[in-house]
Amino acid sequence: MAKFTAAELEVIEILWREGELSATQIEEHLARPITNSSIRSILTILLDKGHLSRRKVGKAFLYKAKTRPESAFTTAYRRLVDAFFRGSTEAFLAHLIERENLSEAELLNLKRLGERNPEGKGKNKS
Amino acid sequence: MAKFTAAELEVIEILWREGELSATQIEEHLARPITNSSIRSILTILLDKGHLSRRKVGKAFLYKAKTRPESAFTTAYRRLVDAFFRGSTEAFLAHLIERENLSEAELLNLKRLGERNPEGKGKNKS
DNA sequence: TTCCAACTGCGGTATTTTCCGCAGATGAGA
DNA sequence: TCTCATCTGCGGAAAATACCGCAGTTGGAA
Repeated sequence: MAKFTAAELEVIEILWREGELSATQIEEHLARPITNSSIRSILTILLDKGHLSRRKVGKAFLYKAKTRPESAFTTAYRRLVDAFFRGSTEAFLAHLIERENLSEAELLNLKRLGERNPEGKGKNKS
Repeated sequence: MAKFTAAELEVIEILWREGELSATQIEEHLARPITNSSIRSILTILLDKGHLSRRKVGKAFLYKAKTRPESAFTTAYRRLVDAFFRGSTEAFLAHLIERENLSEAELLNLKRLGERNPEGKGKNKS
């Protein structure tokens, strides 16, 4: 069960997006400013937990996510549905549809979209 | 921005459901066993953060959620969509639809369900 | 009125999270 | 080869989290 703290998520999320980065590169991608030192601490934690792999290139390490976003997503998703919809996916979806004010056409379109592209997740670099 | 830790969420979620409870009553509603003392610590934290109000009835305090579940939901939801779908609600929905393997009929049904009952959340007290 | 279970405030501890600085290693260019 | 900016490992510290026990107060039944 892949569970991340806020800081961990900030970091690994970038790796999901970008693929393979050094601590310094991650620093550049971060929305919020964090010292390089701190980033490396977080990277070490993620490494220890087995969520990352890394390899040395030149004098720097490049880090890469080993844990896939799906796994973390499922955990976070379950938590959300459990907490706010008593575990009912239906209630959750109904709520979202209403919240986003989706028409029938838009809905069916989303469905087709999902079918066409069965990997709509954090990455898409072919 | 209403953000809760795991333990805090466990507690306030019960209050969203049940309305107004004492520490002891919360203890009874908890899935996981936590000492009454610990529950009170969490309640105090939530109180300090302004998420709860309380009033004395008899010798016990009754706690009530001040922060509404919608607010917390929105925060958690945004976090989820941002982290895993780059902020795209569409991508998120498409993914869910596929994940749950919903037919067109089921989808339209969900939409009707949402319209009929425009407060699909944890509570509904007018 | 006395007594007791129930409840509170307070203080405390272990763990996790978040963050940082420093000393030393290292690769690339002068 | 020497220099230096860059990167690392290590250690540590402050804050938040998650828990709990104890001494003392109190409402209400006997």
